[in-house]
Amino acid sequence: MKRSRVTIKTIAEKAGLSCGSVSQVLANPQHPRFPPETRKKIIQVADELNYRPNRFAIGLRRQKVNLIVLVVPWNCPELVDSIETKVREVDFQLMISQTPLPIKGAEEKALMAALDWQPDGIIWMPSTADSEYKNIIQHIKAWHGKVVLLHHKLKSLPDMDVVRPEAITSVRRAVEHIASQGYRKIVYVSLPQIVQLDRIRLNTLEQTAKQYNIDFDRIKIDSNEETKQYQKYLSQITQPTAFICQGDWHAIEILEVAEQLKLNCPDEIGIISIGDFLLGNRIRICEVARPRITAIREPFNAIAETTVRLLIDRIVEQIEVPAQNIEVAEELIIRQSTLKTGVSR
Amino acid sequence: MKRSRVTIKTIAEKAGLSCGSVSQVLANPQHPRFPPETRKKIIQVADELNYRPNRFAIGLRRQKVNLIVLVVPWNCPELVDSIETKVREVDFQLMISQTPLPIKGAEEKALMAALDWQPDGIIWMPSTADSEYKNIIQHIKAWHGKVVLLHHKLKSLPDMDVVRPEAITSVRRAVEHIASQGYRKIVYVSLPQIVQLDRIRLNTLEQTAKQYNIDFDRIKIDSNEETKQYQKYLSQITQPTAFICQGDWHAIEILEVAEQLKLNCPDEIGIISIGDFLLGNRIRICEVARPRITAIREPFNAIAETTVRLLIDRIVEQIEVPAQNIEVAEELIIRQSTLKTGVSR
DNA sequence: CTGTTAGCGCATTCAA
DNA sequence: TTGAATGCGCTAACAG
Repeated sequence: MKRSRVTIKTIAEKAGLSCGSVSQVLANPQHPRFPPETRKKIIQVADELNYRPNRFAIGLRRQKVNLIVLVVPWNCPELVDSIETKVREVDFQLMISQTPLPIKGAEEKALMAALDWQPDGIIWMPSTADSEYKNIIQHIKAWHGKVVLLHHKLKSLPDMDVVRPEAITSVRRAVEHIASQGYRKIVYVSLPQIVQLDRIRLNTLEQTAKQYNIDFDRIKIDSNEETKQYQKYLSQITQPTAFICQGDWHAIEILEVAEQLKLNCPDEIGIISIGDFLLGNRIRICEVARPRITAIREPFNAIAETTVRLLIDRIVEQIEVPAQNIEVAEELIIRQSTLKTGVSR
Repeated sequence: MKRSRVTIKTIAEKAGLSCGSVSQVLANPQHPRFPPETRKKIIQVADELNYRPNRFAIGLRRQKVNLIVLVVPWNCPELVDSIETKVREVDFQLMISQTPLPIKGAEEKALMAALDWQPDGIIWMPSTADSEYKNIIQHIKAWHGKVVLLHHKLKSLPDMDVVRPEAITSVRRAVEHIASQGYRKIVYVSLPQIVQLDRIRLNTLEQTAKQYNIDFDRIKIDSNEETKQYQKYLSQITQPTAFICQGDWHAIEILEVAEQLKLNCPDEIGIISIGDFLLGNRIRICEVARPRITAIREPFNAIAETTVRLLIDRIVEQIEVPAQNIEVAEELIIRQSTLKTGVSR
C-alpha cells in the first residue's frame, strides 16, 4: 500500500473547497475571513488526514523556515542544553551541528550545510582562528541571515554580534587567590592554537602573575602526547605550582597524573579548571574529582539566554543595530584543589 | 545592497545556456553528455558566483534530501558523537534533536518536527513507554522513511528495527561479582517509569539475586527528592549492600551521599553504574570518582556503528528485509567501588 | 547531444 | 467570500 502524501489539495478535494481557501484557513484559523463553518470543516479534515505542511514547499515559497542552527566545535553539553531550552521557548526550530572530532574542514563543512538550510540565524562557536575559515567566510557574508558568534570574535567578520565570557576579572581573581595560597608559579594549560578569548586569558594571566611576582609558564597540549607531557612537566616541579587549565578535561588529567606521581594536590600543585561544565543537568566533573577542583565557571546558561534573545531580536525586528559585543561575567568557584592546608585565608 | 540569490538561472544566463543543462551538469559533472568545454564553463561560473543549490527546491522535487535525524531524550554525548562520526562517513546530513529536559510532550514535538524535514531515516531513542507516544505513532506509521529505535522496542511499532545493548549477560556477571565480594543485598536504582530495557535488567537482576541468595530491592528516583531519598535509604543500611544505578549520574550522587554519611564504599556499600559514558572523547566520570566506580559499560560506539549501517542499508537498498533486533554486548568494568578490601578474588 | 517544459506543495495575488 | 493563476528553484522527462 503506497499512500501518497496529504497536501492542501487533498484537503481541498475532500472538503469540496479550493486550495487557496484551505491554505488561508490553515495559516490563520482565527481570521473571520471565512465563515466559521468552513473553517471548522477544513481544520477537521486536515486533522483527520493527519495533514502536516510541507517544510520544503514553505521554505521555497517564503525563503525562511523559522530555523536556527547551532554550530559547536565539540560536544558541549551544558551550552547545547541551554540553547535548546531557550530556542524551544521562542518556537523556533533548532538544528544542532556538532563537529566533535577535529577533522580538518569539518567545521567549515558543517557551516556550509547549515547555510544550505537557509536558517534565520546561526549561532556559531568558532574553534580556531580566522585563517581556517577562508572559504566559508565569503559564503557567510553573502548570506542574508543573522549570525551570533560565541566566545570569539573573528577579524574577518567584524560586524557580527559576539557573546562571550568576561575573562579578565575572573582570571585576575584566580591569580589573586593563587597568590594568597602561596603558590610560586602559574602554568597555563591549553591547546597549541589559541583563539581570541584564550589570548585574553593568557595575557591577563601573564600580566597579573607578574604583578604578584609569581612565575609564569605555558604548556601547549598535543592531544596525543597529553599524559606524557603532564608526567614530564609535573616530575620537574620545584616549587608550589598552580595549573590553570583550559577546559575540565585537562584539569582532570593533570590531577590523575599528579596522583600517579604521588604529588600532593593542593599542597604541591594547585589546579584550576576553566569550564566547570554541568553534565546531565546535575553534575560537575570538577566536583566529582578528589580533591574537588577549583574552577572559573563559564556562564553557559547566561550566554545561551543572551545569545538566543539577541538573535531572535535581530531576526524579528529587522532594525539594523550595530554589532554588539556582550560580555557575561564568570564566577570563580574555589574548591579544595587550590586550598592549601595550613594557609590562613 | 540587496543581493539576490544565485540560482541555476543566474548561472544559465551568465553562461549562455539553459537551466536544464546547468542542472544536469552540476548534478553530474563527470557525465559525458555535455562537451567538456560546456561542463567546465558551467562549473566555473557556478564557482565564481558561489552557487549553492537550494535544499528546499531539491527536497520539494525529489521528496528526499539525504538527511538523517537523531532524536535522543537527553544529552548523551558519547552516543551523539559516535553517530555523528558514522553519519559523516556515509555523506548524509545529520540533524540532532535533543530534548534534555523531561518536558511533557517535548519528545513528541521533536519527532513531529523531525518528520517534517522528510528525512530518509530517523534514529530514535524513546525515553519512556508506548503510551506517551499515542499521537506521534500514527504519523510515524504513515510516513514512508525508515526508523531505527535505540535501546527500547515499542509495542506499537513492532516492525521497526531495534539496536540495543544485550543486558542479560552483563547483569548476571555483575550479580556474580557482587556475590563474590560478599554483599548481601542488591538495590536497583532508576527512575520511576521504566522502559523495556530497564525491565529486562530489573527482571534479570531480581532473578539472579535470588539464585545467589541475595536480597533484592529497588529505589525509584524522584528527581526532586533525589539526595533526600538516598540519605534516607543509606542511613538505614544494615548489611553490605550493592547499588546498581541506571546511569552514571545516580551512581555519582549515591557516592556523594555515602561520603557525607561516612559510609565506606566499597566496604559497606558497593556501587555499580550502568552507563560509563565517555565524555569529551576522553574521560569517564566513573573513573574520575573516588573510589572509581564499577560499571556496566553501554557500548555506544558499537551501537552507533550498527545503527547507522543498518539505517543506511535500509535507505539505499529498498529491499524489504524483516525488522531486525540487534543486540550489542555490554562489558562489565570492575573498579574499586565494588572491590571490598580483604576479599580474596 | 541539447534545450524546453511540467510540476513538486505552498502562499499570494487578483479576478470573479 | 471564494477560486484560479502564478512562481519559488530545481529536476526529470521529453522534444528537438
